[in-house]
Amino acid sequence: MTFDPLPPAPANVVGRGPKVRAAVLAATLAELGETGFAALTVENVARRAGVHKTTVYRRWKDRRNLVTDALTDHVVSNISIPDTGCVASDLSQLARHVVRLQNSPIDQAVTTALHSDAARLPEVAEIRRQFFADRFRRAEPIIGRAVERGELPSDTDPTLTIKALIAPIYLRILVTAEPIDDASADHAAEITLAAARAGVFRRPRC
Amino acid sequence: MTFDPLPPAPANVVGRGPKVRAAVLAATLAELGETGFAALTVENVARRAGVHKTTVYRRWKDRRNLVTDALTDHVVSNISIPDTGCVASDLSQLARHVVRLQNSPIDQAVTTALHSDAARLPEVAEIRRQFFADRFRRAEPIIGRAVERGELPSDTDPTLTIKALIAPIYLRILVTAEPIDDASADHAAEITLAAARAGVFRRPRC
Amino acid sequence: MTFDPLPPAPANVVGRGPKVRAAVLAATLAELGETGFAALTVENVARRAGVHKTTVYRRWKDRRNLVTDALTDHVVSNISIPDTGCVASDLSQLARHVVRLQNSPIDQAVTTALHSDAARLPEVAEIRRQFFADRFRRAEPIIGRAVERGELPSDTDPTLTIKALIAPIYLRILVTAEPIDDASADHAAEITLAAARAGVFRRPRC
Amino acid sequence: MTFDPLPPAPANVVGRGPKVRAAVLAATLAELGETGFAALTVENVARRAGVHKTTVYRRWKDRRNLVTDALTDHVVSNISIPDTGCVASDLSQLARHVVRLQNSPIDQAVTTALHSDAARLPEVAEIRRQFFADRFRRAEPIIGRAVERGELPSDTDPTLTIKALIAPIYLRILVTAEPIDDASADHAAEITLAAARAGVFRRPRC
DNA sequence: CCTTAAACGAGACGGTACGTCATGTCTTGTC
DNA sequence: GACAAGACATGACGTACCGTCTCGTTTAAGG
Repeated sequence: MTFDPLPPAPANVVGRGPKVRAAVLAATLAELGETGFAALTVENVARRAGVHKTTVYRRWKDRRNLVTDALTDHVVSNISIPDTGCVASDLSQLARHVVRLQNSPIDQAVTTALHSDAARLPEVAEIRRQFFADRFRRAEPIIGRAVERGELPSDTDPTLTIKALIAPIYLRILVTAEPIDDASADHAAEITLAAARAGVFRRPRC
Repeated sequence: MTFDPLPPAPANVVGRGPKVRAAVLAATLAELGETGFAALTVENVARRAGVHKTTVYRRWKDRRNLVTDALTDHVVSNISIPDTGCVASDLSQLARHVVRLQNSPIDQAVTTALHSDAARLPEVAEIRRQFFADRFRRAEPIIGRAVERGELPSDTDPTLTIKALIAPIYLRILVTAEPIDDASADHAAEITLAAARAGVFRRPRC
Repeated sequence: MTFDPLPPAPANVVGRGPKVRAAVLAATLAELGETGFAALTVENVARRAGVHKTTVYRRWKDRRNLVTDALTDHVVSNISIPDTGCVASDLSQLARHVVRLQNSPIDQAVTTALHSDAARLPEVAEIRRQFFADRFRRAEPIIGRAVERGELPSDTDPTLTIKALIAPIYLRILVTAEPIDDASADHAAEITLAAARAGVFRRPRC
Repeated sequence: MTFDPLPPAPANVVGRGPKVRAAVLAATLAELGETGFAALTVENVARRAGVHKTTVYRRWKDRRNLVTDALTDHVVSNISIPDTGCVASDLSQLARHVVRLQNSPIDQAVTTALHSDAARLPEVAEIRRQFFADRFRRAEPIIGRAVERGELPSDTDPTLTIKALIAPIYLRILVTAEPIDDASADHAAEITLAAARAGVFRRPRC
């Protein structure tokens, strides 16, 4: 969920191209954060990017494509998966990592946008889906190793477990609007660990 | 979070007043569900309610007030608190009740709206806050009775516990967009119960 | 080619309607006169009329309709046909009348517009056609009476004669851009009279 | 008012210069004829000339200069002055020549443009003025010879006479939009001759 | 024949105006 | 007196064209 340093180059590279593209996408995310998707205006984005309205429309068909592109660009599930040799630490570390990814204003804006009216756009919904699918998939080894080490019951479902881990965090972000910190992360890890040890996430469940 | 049949009548009662009011608010919720807050249009609401645009503006200052009022009217925390004599059943029942409250299209629309761009309106944020605060407060006795019965550790924090209970449900609603049913509810209850028994929700924590 | 005092009311009569309509049409003609059809801008017309752009578009589909309507409204062939008992005076009077109709800035603007790029619009071309057809038809009696009085050869074609009468005037207006006055009118009348007496306009000709 | 085969070369002669210049000016006149000055776009001209927009702007400062240059290039008063020894024939021949100059689409386009919104450009107005001034000047000998031969009154003003000659033709072109042919030309000549013989064009008049 | 400078193709850009749509205010007539 | 109807100012939408400005790439001399 941070800048992708690799050259994705979905647009042309001539002239001021790349600079304009970056400026407009950054402005879009900033506006998304400040005013939200519903109130986001192409003209404000353009002004903020120091660019003319028609320049935005030259590269993006409409407001929706602009937002979609801005989110796509910044939603990169580069989450790092801990491997401490102890499932309790692993879950805690993972949860803390998720929490930290919400600390920059830009990533807050992205998360908020992904769960706002923008999510009615099929492309945005798909971005969100892939983001979480990727996150669940990458976190699987944590549970796999824990099972191998005998820390968790065999048949413990990795995805169910990770969902349980992030659920309290997203409840605070999206529902109760409480701040999140390492303590919140550890709390979520404890809940998950207790449930996992009790066999709540064993496969037959869905 | 269901239709309130009682006459709240915060507006005038003369003429076609109440009928118009109800029709417009119902139309507002329907539009909220279909198009979302960002794309909600006073003209569409008016058309749907079989009423003229100016009639809407006569009663509500603007689009924001209309939405706020529609949500206020329908967000009524009339959740029923189970008392089965067993905390496992109580949590399961409560979770199932929460799930069922999402079954009507209108309540889905309300929940979606409460967590969409509309939540940037202070009034809507306040509605959401009060709704959940009320829900947590009313559910406290479940935990209290469980502690008294010795089913859960003393010092188990009711609010923390209930938050843990609803977290997986709201993750499915808001994040993963998965359908929710009684199984989801029971799963959430199991997680919570395991964690609670393990003492994860004891007071010192926050 | 002057204001039509009769209530044409092609638009609704509610609200500021008629006032706005008149203001916009007047502004349109003024802009036509100052900048011409090619450079006429709806936004400038609106500003000049003290009205918002969308108000113009509410009543007229586009720039073309606006211009067409403005011209229609003001092109009223209310030319008065002299009857002095002498064809020489009649032609002179008629020519002078035509010249005088070009004296107001507004009528100059209309004439210019009718012979500018605006005439590529089929509606404007039709307005012009009808205007001149009507003028030729109304002037017929002058020639008819002259023939009856024996002042002109029988079989003198009225339309041919009137065309010859106005040709030098319109040459000055449209081609040589010379000012026109009563002397120009009398000159045109003399040419026409000499030719008519010589039998140049007798029917067999076309 | 036809293609000038001489190398005017107001631009450089190196490279593809002359070919491009000719193609663009031809395309400009074609567009002038089809869409008129008001709707003429540089991009359409460029496309039609098989050239890129920037190539047009490299040679002409703007749309106005392009049109001006295209008209200048093609408005060449190469009218041939008849000398048949008889003023009646001379006038008829001259009129027929004027008519024939309107037969090519390109010359029609030029004439239309000269009397359209383009004429608001001072340069275009000047082109028109010079074109007609030149035509009147070159036609003078016709009248001079007629006077010498005693066919017309002494003091017959050549310019007035020629204006009278072309007036009916331009009325058909610009006002009544009727087709013109040799008959129209002869008719104009007859009118003019009758008036001239009657002394209508004697000098004191203006 | 081969280089070399101009002219050209391509297209992004800031800008003006277009014509559309929704907001929220207002007035007029009608039930 | 509340409502329907709808005009209005405002402001954003998304489009087309203007005229300017790089960049590479021909291409037609001139060495």
